[in-house]
Amino acid sequence: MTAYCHLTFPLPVNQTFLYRLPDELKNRVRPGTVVIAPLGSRKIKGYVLEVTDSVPGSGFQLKDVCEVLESGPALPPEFLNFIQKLALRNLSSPGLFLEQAEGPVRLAEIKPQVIITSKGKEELQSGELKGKNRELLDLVSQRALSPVFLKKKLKWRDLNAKLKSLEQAGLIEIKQKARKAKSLALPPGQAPRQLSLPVGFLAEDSPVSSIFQALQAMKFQRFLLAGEAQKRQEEIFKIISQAVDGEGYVFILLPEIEQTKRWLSYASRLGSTAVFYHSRLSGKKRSEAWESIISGKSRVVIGTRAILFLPVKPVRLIVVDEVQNELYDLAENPPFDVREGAQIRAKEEGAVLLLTSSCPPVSLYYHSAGSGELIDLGQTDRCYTRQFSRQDLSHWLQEELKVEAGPVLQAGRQIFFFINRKGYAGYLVCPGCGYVPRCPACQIPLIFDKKKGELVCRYCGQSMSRQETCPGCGRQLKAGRIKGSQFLVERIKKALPDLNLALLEEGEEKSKIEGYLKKIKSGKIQLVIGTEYALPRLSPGSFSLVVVIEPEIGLNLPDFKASEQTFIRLFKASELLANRPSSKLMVITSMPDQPSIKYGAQADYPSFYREELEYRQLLKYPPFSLLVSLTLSGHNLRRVAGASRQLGEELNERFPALEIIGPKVKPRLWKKVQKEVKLYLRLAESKEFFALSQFLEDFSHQHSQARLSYRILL
DNA sequence: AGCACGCCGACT
DNA sequence: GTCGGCGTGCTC
Repeated sequence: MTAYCHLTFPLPVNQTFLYRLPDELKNRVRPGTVVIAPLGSRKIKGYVLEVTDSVPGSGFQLKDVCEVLESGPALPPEFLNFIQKLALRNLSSPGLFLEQAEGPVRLAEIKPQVIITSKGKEELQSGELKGKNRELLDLVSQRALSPVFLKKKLKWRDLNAKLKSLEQAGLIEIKQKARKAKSLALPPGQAPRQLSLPVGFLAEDSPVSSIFQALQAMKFQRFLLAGEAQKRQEEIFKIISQAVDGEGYVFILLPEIEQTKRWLSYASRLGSTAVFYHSRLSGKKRSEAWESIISGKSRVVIGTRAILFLPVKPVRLIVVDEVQNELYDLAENPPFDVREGAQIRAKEEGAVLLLTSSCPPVSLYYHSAGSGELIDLGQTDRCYTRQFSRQDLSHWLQEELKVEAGPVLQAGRQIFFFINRKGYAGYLVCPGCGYVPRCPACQIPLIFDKKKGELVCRYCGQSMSRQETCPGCGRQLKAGRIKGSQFLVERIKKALPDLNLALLEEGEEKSKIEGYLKKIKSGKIQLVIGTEYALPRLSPGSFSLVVVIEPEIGLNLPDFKASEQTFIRLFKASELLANRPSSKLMVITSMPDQPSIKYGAQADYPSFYREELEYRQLLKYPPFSLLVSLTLSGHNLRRVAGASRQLGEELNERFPALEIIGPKVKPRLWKKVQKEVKLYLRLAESKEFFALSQFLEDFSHQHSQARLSYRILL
């Protein structure tokens, strides 16, 4: 009987393709097997999703699978289901996700090579060839080269056409040269399952006892564990001891590799049962970790999103740590939200999903409290001193800096300056009412370019001529300088010349940062200036003075979560303070009464939550409505815009109750070539959502020219 | 994504 | 007339 298989490719094409399986390959192919198959005019890597012996009647001329690249054990069905659900949810191809599940096994590749023929050599020597053809033949005359290399070297857009015509003329040959790579043999069959964990005494009234019960029930259940990092880790450790009894896996997901450092001591308590896994592990270490996990020797895996794609089973517990961190929201290749991915996987595996945070997203906290999924460990009392200053920053640096910093430095303690903006930038402001010109599209304050005399939006890149007067009160607008990190460095150096200071922000060299961090730890650097980038890199509780500079600038973003983000930043900055009365949190702000700033400085989550919830209810933001953001992207702006117009129209027609905000074009987001159109939808009822997601799926199938993705905003 | 095919302007 | 640039749509 002839066998067939459905393949998915690691391409942005969300459909499967049916192939015939030659008899000699039949026995080597299972769901998850990596194969080479002809697609159009090329031969590329694909993944088997399903093997069948019957074909639905179709008009296709079926092609044969060429080659089997790797056929280890079949992927667990739970894992394949997870991949397919994740792909479906993100309107993208399962192949793109399966590519991430490959692990460190280096697969054979088919590499095309361009080879000169004897006829080609003759013509080259006779000097008959000119221009581009000659240039190309010259390059290939020495040794065979790949088209990819030629494309980089020559930068011709029409390289493929050229190659084709030269091949037809018989001057070159394009050979598909298969290069077999060493395959990493996986230990087959049963692996050692011994495990000795220091299982602690589990009190009945433990705050996490409901999680123990859920683990025992072996079915999907979600929890939110709120509380300070250290307390949380202790509870998680107890839960892990419980979860890893027989043969289950535990995944601990962190938002970024940087955060793995904070888990080192916990991991060492688990011995070889625990292992770190993330993309920065290089060759050998990665293979070792992979092998240890697949064989079952290590079953507590700590690291980043890469963990979600480990094809192991059964997974008993998935912890998403610091769930509020927006780094979990991945924008590219393929875009998906790690938190959502973790939930999909946990559901497929019948695992417990444990979201943890010291300052959870307000909507998440609300929903969790309502459904009994919340475990709040409470807050530790903060006894450091807080102080707000409404003074102008320059003025403060001139007058107050020495007064505040002097005693701290003298005591041999350290200072941290937290600033939200890099470098220098100018802006315009009305001295009367505080009006600031904003971008009409993005609603954020415009940056004033003094040299050009223009106002520029740093978000969308649009520029416009400067306004002279305030539209509100008619006063002359004044040019100010946004005091970014550079400004701060200069002023502080001027005021305190004998100080060792470090600037920690994105874009600095890795080695330089590492050097700084060492010196900060040893106390050689007394003052640190940092942006958000610095927060996860500094040790909590290590500073005696933290100065937060103008946290309110984040509130200008056109985002209903701006206030929550501002609160989180302040909260995180305050965690760097040693918690004692002699420590001080100084906030330089014009809005000390803004809830996110007031409560952020006190690290008071309950109060912030209460006020923020009230505000959200008033404006019908989540959790009191369902907000969905839609993004259409592609290289061709006309196509993207066309698709968005059609999307808007169809949404209007199909969902009359839906509130559509936008569309908004982002002309040139940083250096991206991709053009993007965004719109937001507000649903009053969450039950409408199912129909909406169904509709979006259909729409994306019909419009392959513009890629569609959507996020549910919590 | 990457490739072919097909339609237009500018060159020997 | 053809070459080669770009827009469009398909790949089992």
